[in-house]
Amino acid sequence: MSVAEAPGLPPLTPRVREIVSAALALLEEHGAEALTMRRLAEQLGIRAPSLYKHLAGKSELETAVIAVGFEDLATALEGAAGETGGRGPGGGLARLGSAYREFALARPHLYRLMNERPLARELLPPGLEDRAAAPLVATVGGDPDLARAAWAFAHGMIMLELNDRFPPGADLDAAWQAGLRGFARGAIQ
Amino acid sequence: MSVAEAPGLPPLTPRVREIVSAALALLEEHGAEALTMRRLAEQLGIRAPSLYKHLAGKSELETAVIAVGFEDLATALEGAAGETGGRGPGGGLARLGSAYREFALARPHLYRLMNERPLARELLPPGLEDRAAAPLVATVGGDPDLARAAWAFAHGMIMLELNDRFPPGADLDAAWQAGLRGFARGAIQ
DNA sequence: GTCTATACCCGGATAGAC
DNA sequence: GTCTATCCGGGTATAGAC
Repeated sequence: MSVAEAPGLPPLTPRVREIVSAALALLEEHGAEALTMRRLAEQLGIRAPSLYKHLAGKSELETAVIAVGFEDLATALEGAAGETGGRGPGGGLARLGSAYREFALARPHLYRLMNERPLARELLPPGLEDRAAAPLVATVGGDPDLARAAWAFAHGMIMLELNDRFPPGADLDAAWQAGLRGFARGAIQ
Repeated sequence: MSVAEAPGLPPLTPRVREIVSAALALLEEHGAEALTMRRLAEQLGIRAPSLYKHLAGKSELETAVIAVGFEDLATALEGAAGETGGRGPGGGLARLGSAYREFALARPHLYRLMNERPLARELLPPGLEDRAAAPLVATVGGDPDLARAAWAFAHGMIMLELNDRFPPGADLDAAWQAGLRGFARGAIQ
């Protein structure tokens, strides 16, 4: 975990890093409902009011957690985009899609927190959102509309999977392939 | 509004219909957080405990609201699929996508409730989910994987729009077009 | 079928002592 | 920087009188 200092984030003292780290663990293990000031304090062996000596409140805490999420996501996608090889057209996009899906399924509560509310861009480290988006934009050849459509497809697949909204026998790998085929036609290989 | 009688739904007495109707209004006007037993009772001019004479609890109420949502959605999509005309390839899919998007944007809180949790299929009127899905499956030529991919694209676009997750200047109509182009290639026109 | 009263959870946040 | 005590709000649900 690493978080850059930023205007809307709490001052990153060592103790604050511990707190944010504990919050991330709590979120990932037990979901957003479990991320309360009381439970977080309990996890740290202190009382809830003590947290307010380090953080302005819960939303500041959430912003810090979200920033960590975007840094980890950006790193994962950059890694996938950097891989070489792959078999034929769509290879780059398929790898990127797999990396995105794996991130979301491995850390579903974090993924939800990152995407279920408006992004507080002014509070995040500058350039972080662009860093996370860059690999996809490059892979589809720089067309921002196509990149947004591909992102929406991936996000929709993930949310419907996480929410258990597909019918019981659905073949999700096949659906991913069917979707990516369409986007790959507009992409640089 | 009309709800079919079904195993997991409350008995549809006239009074229950009033309650479900009021719950739907509360949800659509003020969001999911506003749909509480207290506020619902207040809307109806009674006290919260009185609701439990009609309904087993809140989740039964939500199931009834969701059933109404799927009936309205199915009706809207059947209407869009039934329209004739349209200009060239992708016309059918584009009309269907527009109808789906319009439903979601017009009734965002209902749309969220319908999609943000596992579908309690066994509690809904039999065949209702299939009825809502049929127009899309038919439009993409009967391929269920392609239909799921197209659904995921639409759902992703809608959720990212509702959650205000696209960057400020994003051209969402252009993104819809870019996405639908890919799916239309596999569709019957 | 409605009421009052109530029990029981949960949450975020503050004041002021140490 | 931590504590205790407390305030405020919210929620689902039940018991028992009318």
